[in-house]
Amino acid sequence: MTEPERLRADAMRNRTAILRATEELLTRYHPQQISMEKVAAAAGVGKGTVFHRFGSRHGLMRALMQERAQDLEIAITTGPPPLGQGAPPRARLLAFLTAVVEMVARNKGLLAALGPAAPVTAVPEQEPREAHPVYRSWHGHISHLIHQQRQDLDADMLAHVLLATLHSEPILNALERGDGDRLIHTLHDLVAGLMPDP
Amino acid sequence: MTEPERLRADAMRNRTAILRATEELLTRYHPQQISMEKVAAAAGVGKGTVFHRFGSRHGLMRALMQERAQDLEIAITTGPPPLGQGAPPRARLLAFLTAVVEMVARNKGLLAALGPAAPVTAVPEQEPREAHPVYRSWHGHISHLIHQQRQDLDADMLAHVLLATLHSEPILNALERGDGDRLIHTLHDLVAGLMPDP
DNA sequence: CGACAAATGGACCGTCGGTCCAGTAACGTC
DNA sequence: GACGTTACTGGACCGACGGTCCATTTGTCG
Repeated sequence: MTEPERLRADAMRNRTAILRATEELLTRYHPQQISMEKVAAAAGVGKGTVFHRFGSRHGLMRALMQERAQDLEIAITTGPPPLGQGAPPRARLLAFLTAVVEMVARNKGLLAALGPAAPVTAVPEQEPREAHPVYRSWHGHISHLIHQQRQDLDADMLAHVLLATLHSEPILNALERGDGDRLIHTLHDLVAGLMPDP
Repeated sequence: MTEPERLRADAMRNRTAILRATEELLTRYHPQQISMEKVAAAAGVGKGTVFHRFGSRHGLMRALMQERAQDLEIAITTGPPPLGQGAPPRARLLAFLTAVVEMVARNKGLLAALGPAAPVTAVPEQEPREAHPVYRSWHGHISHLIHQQRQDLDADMLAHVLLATLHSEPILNALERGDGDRLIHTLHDLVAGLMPDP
């Protein structure tokens, strides 16, 4: 979807091997303990291959993230309600938040592995710092839904606040402990307070 | 307050020199570009001194954080309403959130510098991972205030969600751009939806 | 099959967090 | 004020890591 460009057979094989090895390591260790050398070793390739394919540690994590987010992306754009089009904004928002939390809970360390939204360059300025595509997509979706029902709110900021949940260590720990439904319930309470049931 | 134990004169002098140098660097560069060697050089001491005093990079950041949080801590425990005791929970919560956001906005990179709540140890297990004292204090305060007015809500999780705001890169960027009042306004809207004005 | 581009892998580099320890300087005691 | 104890100091040093380089191999296509 983002880079399935024609790849040589061996390159394609190694690409998926690296991706699989990475997610396997991610389920076992904390992201910071996973070095690129370990990834390469686990995938049975050389370190140079990993960097040749993904450019950097951040690039690898981003690729993995995009792969995971693809299903959800499809569900909200072309799938059935309430995730897809057709349901009222409030229901779509609740369904989306639920889906995102479940997705993150299944892929515990991944968000943490992305860490700072963008790699820190050597250039001291560089203020903008674009977030990665998945974040942009999620943020756009949420703020759009909020805006549909409540034009008087700061939908943009509100969407950031709701997504911030997923960058918080204590909350990720809670998810790891299986408290996903508590989080979902809490998010529902928040949304209910803002978007009254029509 | 946490470790002003009797320190030798030179040790005390160097301690504050390191702290000041760190905050000065923090205003200039992104946290990840600030190495411990740079901190030591900027403070005019050797690297060993920094580690002898603070133990690790994380310890240094935590000490700085605690120093910054001290005033706020005093204000909520012994200061006048609405931050201190005396005002209704809703007003205290709004005042507290406003104060925290302003504090974080003033100390842009500090929260980011703390990064993961706890240093990642070599031990693969080690699930709990205690958050640092400042986070615990803030979380306790917020969840207490929520619980006072709404026993039916999951105050614990809700407090985590509200605080998660401050760990989000996009939101920290917004703060850096001076959008602090937008964030405060949004948080107020959220709280207003949950804790109706009596 | 032959040639060309693409992929490969591991040696190599610079940097960083953290450790170590020999030298040094502050403090309590007399 | 001299002295011994103790804590502080600082820079050499270490292991690990992200990332680069490039000589070699391997798939692809006419």
